[in-house]
Amino acid sequence: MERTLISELGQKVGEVALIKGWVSVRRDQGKMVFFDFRDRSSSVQGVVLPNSAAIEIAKEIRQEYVVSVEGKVNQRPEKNRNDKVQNGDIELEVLQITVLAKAEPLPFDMSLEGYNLELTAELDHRALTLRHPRLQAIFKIQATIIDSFREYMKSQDFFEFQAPSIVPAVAEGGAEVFQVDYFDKKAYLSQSPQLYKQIVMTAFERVFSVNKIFRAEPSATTRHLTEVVSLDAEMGFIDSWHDVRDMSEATVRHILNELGKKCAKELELMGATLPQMIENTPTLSLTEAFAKLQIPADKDLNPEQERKLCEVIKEETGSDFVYIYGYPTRQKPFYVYPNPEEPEFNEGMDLLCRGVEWLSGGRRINDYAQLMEHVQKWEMDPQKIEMFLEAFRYGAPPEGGFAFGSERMTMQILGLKNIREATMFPRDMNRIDGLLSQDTDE
RNA sequence: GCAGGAGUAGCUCAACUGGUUAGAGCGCCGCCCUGUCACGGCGGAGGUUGCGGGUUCAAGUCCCGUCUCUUGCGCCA
Repeated sequence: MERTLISELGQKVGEVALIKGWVSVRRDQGKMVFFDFRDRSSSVQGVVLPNSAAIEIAKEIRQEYVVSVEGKVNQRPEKNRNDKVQNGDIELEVLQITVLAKAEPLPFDMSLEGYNLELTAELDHRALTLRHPRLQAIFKIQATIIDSFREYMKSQDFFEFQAPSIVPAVAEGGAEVFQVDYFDKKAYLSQSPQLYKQIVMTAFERVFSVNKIFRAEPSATTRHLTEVVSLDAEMGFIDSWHDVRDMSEATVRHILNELGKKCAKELELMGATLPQMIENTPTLSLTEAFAKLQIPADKDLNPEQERKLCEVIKEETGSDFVYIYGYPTRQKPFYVYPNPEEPEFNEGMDLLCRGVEWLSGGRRINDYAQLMEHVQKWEMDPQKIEMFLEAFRYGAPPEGGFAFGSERMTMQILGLKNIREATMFPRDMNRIDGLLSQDTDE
């Protein structure tokens, strides 16, 4: 008999069907036994009646056993229906069960309501916790964010390319990088596809990439990881940084719309509401932001000020988002375009959502002479970025781009307290799958 | 890097100012249950209270050291 997905059982009432999946729970009533079976599509209750041939084996089966079940799909009697569970109107009357794999007793409570693990325990048991509906909802949402980003970029005629992870030298200042042994030489893990996406832009005009980036920041916070998925875009022939802002805004809007359409169940399970994006997202210069907070201007907002600003904006406009632009030029990387009117401020921008930075981007310098001027001022070695410089030496249009972290978006949308919850296999200072401090080797 | 908080059963947590044999829920094992809803009832096993020292008649509790986790700041996205 061919396997039927559990989500299809509703169409087979009265028929005998074969399902394959896991045992989420067994409810042993003595003479009869109830199960909740689940597969990738859904879950359903199975009932083993006293006279069933499967009753003996049913008693042996435990949580997370992998089984193949042959049974008759029945409409549940009115009094036994349950609107609160999936397929609560039907059940599978079990005729035969085959155990495909046994499972040891679980090291913690996997029940829907009972599941309550410390983050560190949740990560220690990632291989198992991934089976919980809550965790599956988180990663379904993350997958949808990444899909929607790709979708929107393609719809706007952006070309997808693969940025390299192994890079020759530290391109930008700022973030710390991981060094790797590269045969008898040294190489580094890429902290950003920035220079590569600008190079590819000069050939393909509009480009994007979805790739891993690596940061060696010694930051032990709730929003830092050493390995993250960066969603990057770069576009040529802009008139001003506003074009970049508008493109990034439309991208975020598309992602939010898709989440609303495709992940309604998951959002509900997580008790999450999508952030509100109004018609025109409020956009403030850094100077205006400090004025709004009624505090003296500084080189950047600290996390508390970012939260405060978002609260104020939310109250005034209803928007959960706010763009900040016009950072001190020397605070940002060499390629960021300085405002021609006031060169001490640049046309870099950040998008904040509910107090956390979602995205950064802005206009870049495309004029070769100006770029070289900045290379000197920033005391960079032109040799180390020769490939990048070559692209701009031979004609590059006015351009800009943006990037955001998929984990931070996931975390923010779901209101998760720690970015590790929004990462399937998080890497941080202390953990690569297991806690590094617990390694006894070396 | 700096500053707080915490470490007790497989998991989540109790244990008032130091005071019998360190408890509970879930899980596990055994028995019971013909309509349960990630059930229910009865019984049972399970602990070197992170580790090392100290104070005391007495330490999970107080002190010192150490390790680890965690939160905030800095750095950063």
